[in-house]
Amino acid sequence: MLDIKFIRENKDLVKSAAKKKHIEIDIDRLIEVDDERRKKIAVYEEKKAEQNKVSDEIAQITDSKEREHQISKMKMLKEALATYEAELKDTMKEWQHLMVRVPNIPDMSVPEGETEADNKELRTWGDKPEFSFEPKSHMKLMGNLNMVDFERGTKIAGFRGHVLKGDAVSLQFALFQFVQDQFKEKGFTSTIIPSLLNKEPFIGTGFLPQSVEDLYKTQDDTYLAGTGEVGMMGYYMDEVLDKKDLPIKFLAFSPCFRREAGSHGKDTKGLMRVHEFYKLEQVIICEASHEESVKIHEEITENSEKIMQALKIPYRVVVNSGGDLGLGQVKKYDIEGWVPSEKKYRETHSSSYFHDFQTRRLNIKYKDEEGKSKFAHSLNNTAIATPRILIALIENNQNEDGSINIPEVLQKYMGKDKIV
RNA sequence: GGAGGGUUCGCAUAGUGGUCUAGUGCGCUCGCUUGGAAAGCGAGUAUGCCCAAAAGGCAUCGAGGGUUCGAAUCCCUCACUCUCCGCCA
Repeated sequence: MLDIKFIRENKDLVKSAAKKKHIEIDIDRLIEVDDERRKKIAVYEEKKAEQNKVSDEIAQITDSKEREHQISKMKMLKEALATYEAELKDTMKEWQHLMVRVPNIPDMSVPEGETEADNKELRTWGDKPEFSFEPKSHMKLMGNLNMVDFERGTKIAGFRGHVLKGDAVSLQFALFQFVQDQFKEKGFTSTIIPSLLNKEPFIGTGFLPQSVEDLYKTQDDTYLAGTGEVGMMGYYMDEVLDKKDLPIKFLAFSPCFRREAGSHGKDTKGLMRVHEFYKLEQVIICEASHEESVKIHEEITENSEKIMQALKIPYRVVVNSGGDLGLGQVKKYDIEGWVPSEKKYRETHSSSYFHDFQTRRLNIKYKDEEGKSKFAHSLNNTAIATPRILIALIENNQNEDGSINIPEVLQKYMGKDKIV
């Protein structure tokens, strides 16, 4: 959420931000509603002040006739007050409806564009492997090595269902163990964060109301999170933090659930796009400074690049175009791992910063040196997400005989150097 | 699942319809005092919003609704929490 004062003072900037993000929002209407809201607050509070004043006076009156007279007068005021209150409520409702839909301002450096096709490549790392044979897909490789069962997966879980087996399970646990160990040294606090959560953290992080179609909802009015970011950011909801504790760095493990409502025809085969997966997510809360956000954004992106490098997966980093940004994101980098069978880079990590967009909604503040409270800044990036990472990992490390070389850094966790 | 308690200013507690402008203790800040400190004494000690600002006002006693001229206080719903019972791992 943006500050309404900021929106009023920077109307054109907010409008162009919405345009750049390809988001429909009527800012002029919002300002109209805000004018109404302010007027109604003023009227309501004035009447309320009168009521408070006279009520105090009534308590002092000893003459019963005079008392009755004042009370009957106050009954009239009370009725009028109820009307003002109802009107204010209506205006507030529309005001809030609009406010939660106003997008954050994307950074100047975010390229124009409508979709991910307009993302701009920033850098690449690693040499794409040159195979002396036709490289197989992860589905074929894993199927042959009895690492996955899609048929029975769909039998029990439906579309996009899968069952990881044997060495795929070991590989997944090895990855989580390895990545967790990497982050311990960087001052991150590891958590296992719930995915089954109340509405508030979803609204706070910007997933509601926008992405309601992508969320699974329960009969208890809770939702399943598609990322650990939701619970991890909710962790400090309605709290005032100490500036000296910033930045706070979390490495949050969680199962992730996504309906993929908007991508029905996409990636229907294999492990690319599944409804249920696991992820270690970097979540950062830092002081309210653009420079600090930018610095940490680069840092958490580099953290994940180091993981890709250690896993020997060729990748590129792209900066996402305006249309590919979420409501609250100021700027986003995707890391995309090379997938030999598709001869394409595919997203494995997503790194973004939000300024105070999320913390304002979540009411996460800290006190600065002067004792003034400020909304903190927030950022997040994938550390590792499986099973998707297995695609690039397995395909890039395949041999002609269908065996898979295990990257050196994972060997101690796997207890072997090759899956055969 | 059943029964019964609880949720008040950073912490602990008081408050059962209007002198609550939420008292008291502890903690914290500042001052007086002191060679210095402690004790003592005195003052202060939330957040958000409206208003260009100041002055002022409004809201907040777990959340939301209701009764009333007036609610921390009465009523309803909900959340969380504690104790006991039951069930289960």
